[in-house]
Amino acid sequence: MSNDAHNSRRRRSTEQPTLKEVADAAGVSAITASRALNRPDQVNELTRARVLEAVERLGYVPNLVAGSLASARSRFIAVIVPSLANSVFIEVIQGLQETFEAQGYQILLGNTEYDLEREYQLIRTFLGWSCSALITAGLRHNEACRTLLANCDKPIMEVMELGEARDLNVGLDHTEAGRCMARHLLERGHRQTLFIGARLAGDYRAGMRYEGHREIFEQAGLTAPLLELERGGLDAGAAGLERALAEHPDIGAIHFANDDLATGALLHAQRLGLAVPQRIAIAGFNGLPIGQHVTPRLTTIRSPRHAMGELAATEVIRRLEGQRVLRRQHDVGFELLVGEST
Amino acid sequence: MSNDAHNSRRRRSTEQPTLKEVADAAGVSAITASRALNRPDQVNELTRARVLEAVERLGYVPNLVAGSLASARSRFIAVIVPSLANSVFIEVIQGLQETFEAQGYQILLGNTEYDLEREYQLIRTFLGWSCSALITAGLRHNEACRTLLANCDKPIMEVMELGEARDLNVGLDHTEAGRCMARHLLERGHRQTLFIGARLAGDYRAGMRYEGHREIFEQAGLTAPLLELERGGLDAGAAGLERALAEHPDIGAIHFANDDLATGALLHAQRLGLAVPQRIAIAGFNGLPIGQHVTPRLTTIRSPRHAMGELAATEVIRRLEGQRVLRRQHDVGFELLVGEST
DNA sequence: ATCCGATATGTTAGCGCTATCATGTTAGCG
DNA sequence: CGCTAACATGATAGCGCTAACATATCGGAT
Repeated sequence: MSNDAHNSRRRRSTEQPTLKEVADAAGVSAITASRALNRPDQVNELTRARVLEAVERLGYVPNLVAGSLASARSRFIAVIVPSLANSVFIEVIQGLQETFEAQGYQILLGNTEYDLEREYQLIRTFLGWSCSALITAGLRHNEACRTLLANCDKPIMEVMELGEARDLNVGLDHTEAGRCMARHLLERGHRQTLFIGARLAGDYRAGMRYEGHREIFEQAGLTAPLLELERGGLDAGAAGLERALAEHPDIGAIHFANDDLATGALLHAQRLGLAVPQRIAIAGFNGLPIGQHVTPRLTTIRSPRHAMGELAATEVIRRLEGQRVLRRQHDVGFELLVGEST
Repeated sequence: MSNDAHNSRRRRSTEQPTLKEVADAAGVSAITASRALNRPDQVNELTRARVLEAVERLGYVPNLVAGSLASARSRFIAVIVPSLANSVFIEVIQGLQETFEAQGYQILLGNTEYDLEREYQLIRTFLGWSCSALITAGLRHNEACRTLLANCDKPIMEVMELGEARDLNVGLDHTEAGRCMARHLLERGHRQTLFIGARLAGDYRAGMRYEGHREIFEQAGLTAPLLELERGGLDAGAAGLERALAEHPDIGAIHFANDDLATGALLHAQRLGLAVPQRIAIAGFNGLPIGQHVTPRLTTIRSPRHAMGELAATEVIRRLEGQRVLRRQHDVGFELLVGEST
């Protein structure tokens, strides 16, 4: 009852073969098998072949959890976005994913739903997975989160907007984008304009664009009223147009916070028989394909979202591989697309 | 030189406090601290409070890698999709994510880019992370992948389409959806129709819809030609319309494989001054919002993508928590949305 | 007084892998 | 022919946590 007690403690988790078993099958030690798989150039070619053969034969799947614990490194990259419903973030994620996956990193995706407390919890969890780097959409975090990030020695990349980043930063200047569109509207002779956004507390970057917009109009001695909607999307854009016409009957142009709203409004204007841009001009932001397929084409601002993800990933990888990053901060810029809707 | 040799082996990975340190600070053993965090009801309330206080004070972040290794369980759910560019998968992922995140599971997202070999590699990697369950979009896998899945005792959920699943299955019948739209077109009096899809080798579900479409038309003694495009998207839809008119001048209706193509074609028809549906009828698939905002509204088939994700996640969670799944297979169905485009 | 089960906590031994140091073994050189 | 550097492999000791078993305490039933 006592001399095989140590045996009763056994708790092999699965029936999966372990590295030790592969090593035995190949007639080498565990560490050699490990090297054959992870540092092929440190092992004799024939030995490696024997190990790989054993791996194949036994159907060995490396236990990455154990490997990460032993090496205190995982190839996880934490990516935290405020929403998946917005195609803008999806495109950035795509750019990140392609680049990271090609280098053998795995993305851990977190969705805060615009909740900063949730962001804190996600970051804690991801740090618990000893991720190699952290990428967050945006520069705004709560107190707890900032503390966590400050005490963290991993690369931290903040994307989407430009500003005082903790570490690395790839984005664009949203205030300037707002100014850019406002100047365009002024040039086109629009004096009575309205900015329409949705849930600006969460989508504070849209709020920044509004600030830019307002700045330009106020400099021109004009007012820049704001209409905030409860929801986003095409329906909301249509509803926003109706509210705008009802509440601001003299308005000549609407600067929407994004192309979804703008496209919804534009298509609704067609249904209502309102001439765009003669009766009402419409502008958006993002440069989504749909905006360039409607008639009249939507005037909007295109941001290089996919490229933003790629660039962010590339810089993080440079840092992780010990190379110098090219720049701590990258302004990816934006492009005014002038359609016929203004 | 020899009696502190054991000390030189030290290799604390980070400066992060460990559970042991938290336990010491709280005056309990490591296991009690572990229980205080993971099984609160097994620990005296006062003890737990002391542990939590120590956690807070030291800024302890649990090492989930170590926890997973020790318990041979991670709260990872592997989710494998063929593309992120397609909003359809995004919506399913959203449904999955909301449901899993609420239960404390973390999604590991893999993107195969329609490459089955890549799918195999991803599944291997995810198994290496001892994920709790595997969710794949689709029922088609390569040989190696099927072997891996067959030898895997974790819940496996195959989503999107209905068929002979290995384990769990939530989806809809794409062939039937193709038939449904074909019947609708016939009812509307369209005899000369064309099916247009993009990259059908990858998007084989669109191929299944075409099969359903063809079946109905051939039963009616009509032909059902197919036009395959190199790319998807709005542009491709517009180009597809032009090709259809050039190559099949007598065609009266086009059944597009999805709403992106269909909407691109519909908006292009407007630009060309072609009356929809009088000159050419247009139908799609997916039921995207944009299709319901154009004039005429697009006739399409709506699939409950978000609900599909939720349901799949719910069933997997039931399985993981030892409850009986409600059904091994769920047909989430679809809904014909009749717009004015047909 | 004794035994029992419920509750609370502790001791020990891993989970499967890799960092670190140690040990051969061979080639290259004066 | 010995010495060194480069290469190849191995033994050992963890990484930080939790499963499994062990122990202690206590109120209540016997």
